[in-house]
Amino acid sequence: MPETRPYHHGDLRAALLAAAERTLRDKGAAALSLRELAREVGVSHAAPGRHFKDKQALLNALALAGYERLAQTLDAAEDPALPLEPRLTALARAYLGFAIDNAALLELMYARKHEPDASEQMAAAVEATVGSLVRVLADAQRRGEIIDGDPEELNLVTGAALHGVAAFISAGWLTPEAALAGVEGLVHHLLHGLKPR
Amino acid sequence: MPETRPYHHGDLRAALLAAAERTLRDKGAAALSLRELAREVGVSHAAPGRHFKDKQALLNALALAGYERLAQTLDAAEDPALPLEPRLTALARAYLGFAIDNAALLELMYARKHEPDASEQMAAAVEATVGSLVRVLADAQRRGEIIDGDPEELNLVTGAALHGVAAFISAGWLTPEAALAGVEGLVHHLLHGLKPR
DNA sequence: CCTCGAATGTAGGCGTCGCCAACAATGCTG
DNA sequence: CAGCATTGTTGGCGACGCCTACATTCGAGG
Repeated sequence: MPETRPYHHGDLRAALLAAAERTLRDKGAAALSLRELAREVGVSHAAPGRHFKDKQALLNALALAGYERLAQTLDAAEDPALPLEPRLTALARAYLGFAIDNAALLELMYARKHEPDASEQMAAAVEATVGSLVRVLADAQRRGEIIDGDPEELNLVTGAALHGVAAFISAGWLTPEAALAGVEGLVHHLLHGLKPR
Repeated sequence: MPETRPYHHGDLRAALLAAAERTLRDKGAAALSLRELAREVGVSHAAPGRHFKDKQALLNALALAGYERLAQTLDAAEDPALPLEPRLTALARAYLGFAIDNAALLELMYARKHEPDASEQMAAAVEATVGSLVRVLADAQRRGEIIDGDPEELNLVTGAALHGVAAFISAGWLTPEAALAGVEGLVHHLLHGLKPR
């Protein structure tokens, strides 16, 4: 059987996104081509244009999906019942895990190509992603487990340290194993500081 | 006068790198094209191939130059006479300044495309760049100004936090002004931790 | 149920890109 | 100054993103 497909694919948009995410994982962002995706899915080279106005639009959709998945992952990893340090450690471990398993995707999510419109959806997704960390720190602050400073500043230090490690992994300066092994130390140093006490 | 150039350019390699860095700053990495660079410099579209085996080779050279410039910048900003906190703050400010002024270049430097050969020169350049931070922390440790932990771990926390902030700027989540204004707080929190003391 | 516009997919073409091979001009070294 | 290696030119190949014109299918209003 010639495996003929009906003239209309059915859900080309989703199929393209799925194929794109697979390619992204297997061969990196540079290997992403609309024409190649179309071939993989079995449609003509111009078909993707019906669902994504241009390549950047597809990348944006990919990034958006990434944020949503990351937000879910982080949310699931965060247990409000835990004391601050293990709670934060779990969150950190989840973020680094995502960064390891989705290096190219994460890089794409951080590529500031979509500032012009800000796209709203994207902003909301980012917000939701950051939410887990914000919640953990806000709770801790409310409970007096951490100092009483500008929450923005605390979020920044913590988030920056986390993402910095993720970037180092992605850059190849740090093996995934080393990063995961160092999570506890990382969180500990963040909470207790580098100065002797 | 037709401004004729001798058949041989003289220093095409350097001219290409300079043009590339300009384009990188003005229009971003995506706008980098060997043919366009050749046009800007006034040579034929295949001439760059004599100096860079392929596009990636040019990007590598660009990244290498970036590391060297960054290392110099950091080294100049680091004054061993200062006490730890201001010394680290100055270093952080210098790094963020570089990240702000060379966002696209920094992104390129962190793109792990050149792992295969590791290129040696590149590794050395990275080493030199990280050197400033390592030195500051090692000195502080020797003087008893910070705790006595695995230096690698301390370098990681500090470097990650720094680079994380740089990434946030690059992603547009943080304005350069806000980042620079927050440097002191950042370093303070790193040194003193988030827990009350 | 039929019709007709909207949505979706196809075919082909344009300009650009990276890379390659063949050739020309130049510089350098013996 | 002869001959070879270096550097630049020309032209071409295949792939890409994007565009336009056209074909097929779907679905809503008569």
